[in-house]
Amino acid sequence: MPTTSQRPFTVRETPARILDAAERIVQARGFNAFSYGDVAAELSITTAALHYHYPRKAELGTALIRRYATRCASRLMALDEAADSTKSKIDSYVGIYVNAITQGRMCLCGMLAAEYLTLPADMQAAVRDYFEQNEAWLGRVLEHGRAEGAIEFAGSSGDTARMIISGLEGAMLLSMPYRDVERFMKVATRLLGGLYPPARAA
Amino acid sequence: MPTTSQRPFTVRETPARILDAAERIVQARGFNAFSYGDVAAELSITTAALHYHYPRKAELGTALIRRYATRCASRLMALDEAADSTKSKIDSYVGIYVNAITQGRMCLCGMLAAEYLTLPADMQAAVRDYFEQNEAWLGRVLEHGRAEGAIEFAGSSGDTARMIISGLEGAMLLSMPYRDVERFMKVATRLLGGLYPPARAA
DNA sequence: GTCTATAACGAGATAGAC
DNA sequence: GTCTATCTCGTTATAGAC
Repeated sequence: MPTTSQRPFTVRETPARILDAAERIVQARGFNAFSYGDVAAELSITTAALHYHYPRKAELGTALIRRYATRCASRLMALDEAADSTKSKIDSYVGIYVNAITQGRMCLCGMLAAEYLTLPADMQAAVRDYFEQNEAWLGRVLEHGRAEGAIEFAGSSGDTARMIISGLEGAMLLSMPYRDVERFMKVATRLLGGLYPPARAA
Repeated sequence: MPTTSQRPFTVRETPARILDAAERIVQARGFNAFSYGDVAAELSITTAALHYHYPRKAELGTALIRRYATRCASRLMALDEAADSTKSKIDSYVGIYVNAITQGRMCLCGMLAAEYLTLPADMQAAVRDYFEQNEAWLGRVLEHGRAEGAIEFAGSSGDTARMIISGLEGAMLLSMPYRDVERFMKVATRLLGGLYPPARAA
């Protein structure tokens, strides 16, 4: 490339850095308790600069959810392509939640679900998309696992996926007051325990 | 009583009316998205009058949780004294959640759990107390039900209670974007389904 | 693309009259 | 116990210089 200025690859990085900071803050404190000022302070930038990249808070919020959902979808696709066992896929899925809790955060969309009624319409739609995407993925994993005989459950895979996601999100919600990963793991293990039959007909 | 003014029994009602309005708003929108102005508008009163009863927002918040927890404890005690079956106690417990969802609200403390890191210390402590009280009650019901043979589950009753409460709170959380009671009921039924063995050894 | 400066508003909170 | 009036601060957002 020709003689451009220094840091040629970092020029367009600011939006990502903004979303990184915002994501952490919103997952820990919520969208309503989050301000441009928080992000500005963390990035040592002014709020005016933030408005250049995301003119309105609602736009920042929507971008936040979309990026989060896209990244999550990539991870889930990667799990699919690793072609691992059903159990290891489910364990990895739980691992995503554990990772957030370890850092004192909730799932971004779990947090936003609580604030749902206060969110602008675009953000609401993005939150719903996220959950539908998750339910669809987990539903497929469960369906496939049952067909294989690796797991068992009654009723539809979609309803079961919804139950598991509800349970994981709830365990995450209740882990906030305690910041206790063990607590979360215990609940998650019990929640998923029913999928693995206890060695039939010895 | 002597010749006092009219409405002798409504004089001390304002604090309760304030808490009623605040409770509804916080359950639907969260503590951070809630303001004195919201309550004032709903009661056709000024915010200055609110400050007379609850000088600081943190005090209003703490009173809110304490009253909520006390009322909840009364209901649970009433369930105990009704001396019903284990199943009917658990069903009634779920009914408390259903009632909130029907009105487009979450459990007050479920909502506050999401906002936990932004709450003043007194409110945080009150939220933890609420969950501990709930876990203790449900744990006792489960323990007793297992001893009776009415239900079955593996591991400790405390851990099982925690798993069920997590699941119900999570189902409630995810019901916010959908305002769908059926959705919640389906998840709750599945969550509790494991307690009731499918007619052993025909 | 980031800055300074500032507008415009809402929120929590207080003083003092009634 | 409630009101009017006011203060102070934080937050979102914009204008215009660099």
